[in-house]
Amino acid sequence: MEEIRAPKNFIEEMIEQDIAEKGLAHIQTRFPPEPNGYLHIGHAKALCIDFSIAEKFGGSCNLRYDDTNPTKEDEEYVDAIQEDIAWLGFHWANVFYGSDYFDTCYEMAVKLIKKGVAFVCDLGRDQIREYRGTLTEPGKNSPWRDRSVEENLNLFERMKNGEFPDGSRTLRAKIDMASPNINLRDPAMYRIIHMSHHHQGDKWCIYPMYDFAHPIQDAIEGVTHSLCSLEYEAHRPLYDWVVEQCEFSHRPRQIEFARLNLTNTVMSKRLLRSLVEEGRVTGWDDPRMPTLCGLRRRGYTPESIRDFIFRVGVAKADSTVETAMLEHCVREDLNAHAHRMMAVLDPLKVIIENWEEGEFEDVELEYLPGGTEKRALRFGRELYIEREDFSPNPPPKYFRLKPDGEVRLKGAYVVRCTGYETDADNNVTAVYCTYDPETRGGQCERKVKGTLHWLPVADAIPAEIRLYENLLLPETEAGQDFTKRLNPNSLAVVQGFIEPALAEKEPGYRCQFMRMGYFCADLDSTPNKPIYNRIVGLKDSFKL
RNA sequence: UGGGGUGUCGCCAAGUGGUAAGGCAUCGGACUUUGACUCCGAGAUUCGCAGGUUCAAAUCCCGCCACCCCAGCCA
Repeated sequence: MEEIRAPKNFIEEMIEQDIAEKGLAHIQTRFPPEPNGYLHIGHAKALCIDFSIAEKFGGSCNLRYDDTNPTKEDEEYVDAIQEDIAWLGFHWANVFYGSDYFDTCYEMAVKLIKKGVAFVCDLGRDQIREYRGTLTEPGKNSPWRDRSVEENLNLFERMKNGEFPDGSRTLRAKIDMASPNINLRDPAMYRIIHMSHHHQGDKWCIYPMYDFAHPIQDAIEGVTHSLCSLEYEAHRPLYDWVVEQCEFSHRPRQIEFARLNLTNTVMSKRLLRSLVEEGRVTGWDDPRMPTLCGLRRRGYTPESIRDFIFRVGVAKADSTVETAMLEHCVREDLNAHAHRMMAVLDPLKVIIENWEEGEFEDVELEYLPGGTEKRALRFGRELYIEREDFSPNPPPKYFRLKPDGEVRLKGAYVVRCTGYETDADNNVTAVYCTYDPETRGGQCERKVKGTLHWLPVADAIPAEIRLYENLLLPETEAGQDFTKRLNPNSLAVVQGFIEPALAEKEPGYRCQFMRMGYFCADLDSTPNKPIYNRIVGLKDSFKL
C-alpha cells in the first residue's frame, strides 16, 4: 500500500532548525518502551513518530527497553514488543537494554558525587516527602545533604555492595530544594532494590531512576532527539541537568508531544492488565483489546494503523481522537483489497418455487467489484438469506424483500416474493419466491432497488462469527467509573453460514461480507471450524 | 495556590502580521447487481474571552478565563 503523505509537524521543524544551526550530520531517535506490558495503539503513535522521523531525515531509530525498575518488568514482554513493532513495519537499527548501561550510570553517579552535586540521603520515604515541600511552599534541605565527598563515595559503594536494606538510603542530586519546579528539589537518582533483574540477574541491588538513566542512555547512544510525551515536559530541566553534569560531549535534545487518546478506549496499561487478570477478556490479544496484538487478531492491517497515526498528526494539545477515524482508515484499506464474500449471519430459508428440486446452476461472483477474478456459487431451489433482509410489514423505503416485492440475489436472479410462513409466535420461518429467468446476473437491464446476499442451503458451511463492539460504553452512559463503563455487549457470537470458497482460506484472510462489514479469519479457526472476527462494520450498513 | 504546558468547525489539525488548508464525522445530490464504495457539493464573517498596537491580527502587546501535567526511593 502506498504511504500516505507525511505531514510536516513541529518536531520536524525543530529538527530542521537543529540541523541548520548545529550542523547535525545524523539524526538518531529511539523508541523506549518499558517491558511491563504489551504495546497498544497509543504506543503506535510514539513508535510511528520515533521511527518515521528518523527515516525522514535519513537517520535511524533504536529500540531500547527502558528497564530500570525490576519490580515492574518482565522478559515476557520483550519478544512481544519486537513482534508488534515488526508487524507495524518498522525497522530498528539496534536493540538495546537500558540496563546494559548500568555500569556507566554507576560511574556517572560517582562522578556527580565527586563533583559535589550528588549525595547519599538517609531520609525515609515519608521524610523525603515532608522535606520536599509543596506546590506553593519551598522544601528544606536534607540533613544529609552536606556529607563529605568521601563519606558519600563510601556510602554509595556500600549501597551497591548490598550492605543496606531496601528503602534505607537513596542517592540524590543536589540541585535546589526551593526550586519552583518540584522535579528539581534534590530528586532521587538511585534507590536500593534487592531484587533480581529480568535482564541483569543479581548483578545489582541499586537501580537508577528514569530521570537519571534516560538522559545517560540517550547520550551514550548518540540520540540527537529524544521524543517523549507531554508529561515529561517538567522533567526536561532535569534531563538537561544530568547531561550537563555528566559532561557528555554529545547533547541529546528532548522534545515532547501529546499522547494519543481514543474515544471509547482504555489506554492505561494498569487497566488493560486488570482486564486480562480479571478474566474479562481472553488475554492481551483478545480482539477487543486496543493492544496491537489485539487489533492484529481482530484483523486490522498495519497499513491502516500507520495511516491513522499520520492522519492524527503531531501536536502539543491534549486531544481525544474519535474511533471513527481509525475505523475509516481500516475501511479504506480493506475496501481496496478485501474480497467480497457471501455469508449469512442469521439465516432465513427462501424457496424458489419455479426452480426444479435438485437442480443447480453455477453463478459467478467477482472477488472485487469490477475485478476479473471470480469463483462460482450454486444457485438452487433452497437458499438462505439474511433474516433482516425480509420484512412482512416493511416500513417506508424498505428496499429489501417484502411480500410481493422484488429484489436481486447478488450475482444471480431477480426474485419476487409470493408468500411466507410463520410459526405460532409469528416468526417468519420461510419465504416463497419465484425467479425471473430473464434476469440472469450480468445480462439484465432491469433495475431493482435492493440486492441481497444469499447462500445455497446445500452448500452453506456453518461458521462461528464474532461481532465486536467497543469494549467501553460512551462516557455519557456510565460516567467515570471504569467498571461500570465496560460494555456487556462487547462481543456477540453468532452461528452463521459461509460459502465454500471461504472455508478454505487461511487464518488472517480478510474479506467483506456483503452488507455486513469487514471480517477476518480468526487465528484459532481451522477449515473444519471457521471462525470470523468482524474488524469493523460497513458504514450505515444496517440503516433502513 | 508555585512551576510547566495547551486553547482554531462535533473530533483531530494546518496557519508564525496580509485577510481561516486538509482529514474524520455530519448534511445534500449523482452513480451503484453491497442502502457499501466512488463521485460532486454544503458548511468556522471567525480562531477561549476582553482590551490595545497596526492600513491590516488567529498570528504582536496587555488583562482575564478554562483545561492538562508535576509534591513516586514509577516510567
